[in-house]
Amino acid sequence: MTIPPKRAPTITEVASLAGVSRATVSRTFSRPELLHADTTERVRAAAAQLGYVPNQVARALSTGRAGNIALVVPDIANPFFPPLIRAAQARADSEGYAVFLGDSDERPEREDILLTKIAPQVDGFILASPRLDESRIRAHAARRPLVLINRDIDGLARVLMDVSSGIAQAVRHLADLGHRHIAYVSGPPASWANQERQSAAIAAAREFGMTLIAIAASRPTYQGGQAAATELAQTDVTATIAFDDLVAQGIMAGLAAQGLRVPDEMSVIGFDDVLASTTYPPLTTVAAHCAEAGGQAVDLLTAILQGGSTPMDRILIPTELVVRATTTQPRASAKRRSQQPTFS
Amino acid sequence: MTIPPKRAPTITEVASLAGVSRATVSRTFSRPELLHADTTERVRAAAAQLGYVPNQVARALSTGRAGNIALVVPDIANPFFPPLIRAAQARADSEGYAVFLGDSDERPEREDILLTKIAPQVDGFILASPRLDESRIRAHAARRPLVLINRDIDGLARVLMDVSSGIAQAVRHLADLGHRHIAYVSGPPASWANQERQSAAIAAAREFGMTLIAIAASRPTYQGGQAAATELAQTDVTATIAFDDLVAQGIMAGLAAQGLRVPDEMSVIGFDDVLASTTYPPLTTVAAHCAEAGGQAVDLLTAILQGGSTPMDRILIPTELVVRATTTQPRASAKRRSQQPTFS
DNA sequence: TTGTATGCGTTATCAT
DNA sequence: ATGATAACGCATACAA
Repeated sequence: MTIPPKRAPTITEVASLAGVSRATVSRTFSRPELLHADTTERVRAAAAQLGYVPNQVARALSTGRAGNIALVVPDIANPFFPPLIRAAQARADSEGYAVFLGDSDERPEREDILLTKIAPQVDGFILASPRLDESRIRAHAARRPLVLINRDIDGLARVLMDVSSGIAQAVRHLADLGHRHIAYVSGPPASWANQERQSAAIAAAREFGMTLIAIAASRPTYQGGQAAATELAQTDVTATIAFDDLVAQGIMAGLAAQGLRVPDEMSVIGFDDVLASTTYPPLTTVAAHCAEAGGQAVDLLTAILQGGSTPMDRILIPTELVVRATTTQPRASAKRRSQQPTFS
Repeated sequence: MTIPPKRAPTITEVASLAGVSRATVSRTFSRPELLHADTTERVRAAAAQLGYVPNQVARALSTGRAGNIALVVPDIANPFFPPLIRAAQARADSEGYAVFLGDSDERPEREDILLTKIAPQVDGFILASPRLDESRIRAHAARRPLVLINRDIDGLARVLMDVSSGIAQAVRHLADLGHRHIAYVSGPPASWANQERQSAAIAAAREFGMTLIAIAASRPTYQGGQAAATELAQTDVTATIAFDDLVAQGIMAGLAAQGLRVPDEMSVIGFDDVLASTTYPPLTTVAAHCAEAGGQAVDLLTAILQGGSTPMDRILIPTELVVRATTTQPRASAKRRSQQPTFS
């Protein structure tokens, strides 16, 4: 039952079958414009007959270009990343690159090892939300072209979510609805994304003369959101902006478990827009266009790889509010009291 | 601002620095047991000083072993796959393999192209829920060791979910609660998984003397489930088994939109257990252990790669019911009528 | 235990 | 427009 893996035909066999030199076969697949049309056709026929496909490994060794790129994410299971990966993958494919995927499991040292291990096999890296410290990232960037997603390191190519625009829209939306006291349920303190979102929320709340309290989700997960909901229920806020959609979903569940209805008794806004409308009620959220971030990162990387230099080393992707069904006017009577530290 | 990518040090430079031959350096990293301890230590020191890392590409060309495996999935964004990918990735990593990820976008021909393109760069393939036709899969299997997940092709190594056990438990659970009329909301007709689940549900329903109707979700998505819910509401079934969790979630939303409460007016059971308890109420579902499938597939593949033959070419992963909060006894009065074709 | 020499499949340089 | 040949970086028979 064991199938003997057949050896792939080589350039030499194609050459002899087509009656040409190996160089000609090589050129047929890499620079056909240098060859007579008849010749390439004959070679292609021979190749097809043998089932020949250029060996990417040998090609890589010879040219120094691997034709691969590496994409490293902290956690594939986080719904933020699959659309990003998907878009990156599709984009890379159409540019002729295959992609190595690495999951660092949120561990900086795994990230480091992964990168050094696959470095020779790829032409460049894309690091999405890297947990690695700046000096190590710079070290890797010195060896291979590298593009960051959601991490802002000066001098390195990066694709960033412009959170402030979306957060400002979200806060304005709440202000327009009549909310005066709102909460931000935060994510990982060390996360660039969280810092950006929180300070943007604080700034926007101040601008609209609202009161904003910060509540920490123990972890940026559904469970974390659930836990935060009990804390939330003891305040007098009428609306909540969550670190991301997952946390928002957890908050909604936690609120429901306490008999608080969304949006009537609490408006909830998420971030990322990765759950689409798979929540009930459909979640009002800030769309982060993570798929586009993945695509842009690949574009940027391939531009660097081909051009040799960075055409633009800081791409900002706008975010914007998507209003669905988890936000509405606050109830006339706020029946809960506040004890939390207050910003603004 | 453009950083000149530094060239990686080669085996030759390490050799001269350590005062040994290139072969000795090579052995230091591949077969150190052949060398004197002092020697390897000296070589390692030199390597560390230069920042030398064996070039995997050159190694692959020389040995024929790439140290990579390919994992191809139809859609990364489908929540069934991320845990599987994650586990496969982790397992592969600990076995010393890096992983190429391919997303076929549900298109058979993309799958085919992906496979032929990266074939020379990998030692073996894992195809998760492939959409490709059997003859093409066999063709690829003839070139490289290949492991299937959720596809049952005779003679090929495969990891399968044993759906019948889980479905039987689900149906029995419903029977125990007192349900007599249930529905199966199906997934893609061409999917092996769907066929398995549907026929298992029909068989189990017959065994317990229940009436089962089949309703087709237009697509195996949240939206598909929502649409199916309206159809569902017009029947007299008191419980539904969905093709997967996503469809179940959609059904719940669709039911809610029509004022039908889950589980009081309709029990719902999902499949896969990938949404954990991120639904509200938490979803009763059949756990498919997709992470384990990913890990087992890698184990199987590496076993084949190292042993040369297949130790076991058909691994069955049991599934089992996880009871959460979307199932309960049917309401005493069934107020809706049925018009659907009936099995059993 | 270590060194020497050759090959892996392809591309690139230099001829023709 | 095409052919001959030397790299690319490493592993491995074979020799010592």
